[in-house]
Amino acid sequence: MDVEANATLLKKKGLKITAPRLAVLDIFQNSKERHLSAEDVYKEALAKDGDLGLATVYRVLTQLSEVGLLAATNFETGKTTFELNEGGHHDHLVCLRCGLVIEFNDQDIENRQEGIAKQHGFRLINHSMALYGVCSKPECNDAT
Amino acid sequence: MDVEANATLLKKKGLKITAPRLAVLDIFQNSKERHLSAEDVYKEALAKDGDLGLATVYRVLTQLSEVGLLAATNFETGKTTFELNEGGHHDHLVCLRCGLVIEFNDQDIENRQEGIAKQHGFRLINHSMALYGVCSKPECNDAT
DNA sequence: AATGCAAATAGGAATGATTTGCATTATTTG
DNA sequence: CAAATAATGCAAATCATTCCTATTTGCATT
Repeated sequence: MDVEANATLLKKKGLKITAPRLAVLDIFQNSKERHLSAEDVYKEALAKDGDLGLATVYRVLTQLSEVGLLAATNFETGKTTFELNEGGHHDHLVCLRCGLVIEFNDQDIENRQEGIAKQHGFRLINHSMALYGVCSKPECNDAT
Repeated sequence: MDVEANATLLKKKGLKITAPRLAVLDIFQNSKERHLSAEDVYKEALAKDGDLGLATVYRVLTQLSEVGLLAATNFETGKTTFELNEGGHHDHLVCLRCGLVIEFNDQDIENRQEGIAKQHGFRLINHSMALYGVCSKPECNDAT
């Protein structure tokens, strides 16, 4: 995914093509980590894509989420993280020891959620679900 | 639930019996609202139980959550809310228009969650799930 | 290629939520 | 009831995020 493609992507979403937006997209596409906080993106940007302001990072992340290029998630850390929103919706399974994040999507649960909303007369718009536990790695299972 | 009972409760949990802790428990037990933020509790406390510091409120809320007397939840508001942890676990259905919160508990979903954790070799510790939508009240369904 | 104007940016100050340091005070245990 | 220990209050600190405003940029048009 190169600059050209990202520019096209932005245009298609009705957003102007600006350096910060291209930089942010590029960072997500080339980062080792899939889930990045605003601070993470900011640091990456300073390191490789020249400079841009933290406030701009926040604005760009919000905009890209609004048009569906990114998805925002709130884990229990008190900071919002973002990820590329390619495949489609998914939820998260998080290891409380090492921070490993596994993504999953379970249609049964999604269906039940719709059912619950309907039962209560709600029109469901979105949801957040995160499962917290301890993964199978030995070092995450030491008695400390 | 009177002061005596709350004192016993605290003792059973290994916490010292202090005025702030009793005050916080009392506020949750007698509040009209079930979900309270630290700020909410602080204001209530100033109004009825004499004075205590906001920092203390935060400390007490954290402690009471740790011992299971309260449960913490993070909705999309940027502030943590707490509620009495009596019945057992439940999840939330939230109206994005009026803020109405409905609690529910769905055993099918809980079972699927366990299954998903197992599939990935996780030992599940807890989870958070919130469904966001629009409730059935007419004023929440105006086109604005 | 130059122009205009709305939209976007930088960056610092402001905000709101939560935490921390520390001197003081209260609780518990013997 | 006094010592040891933990809890509190207050103010200052921190952290994530948003706001403000002067300046710059994207881009449709000339």
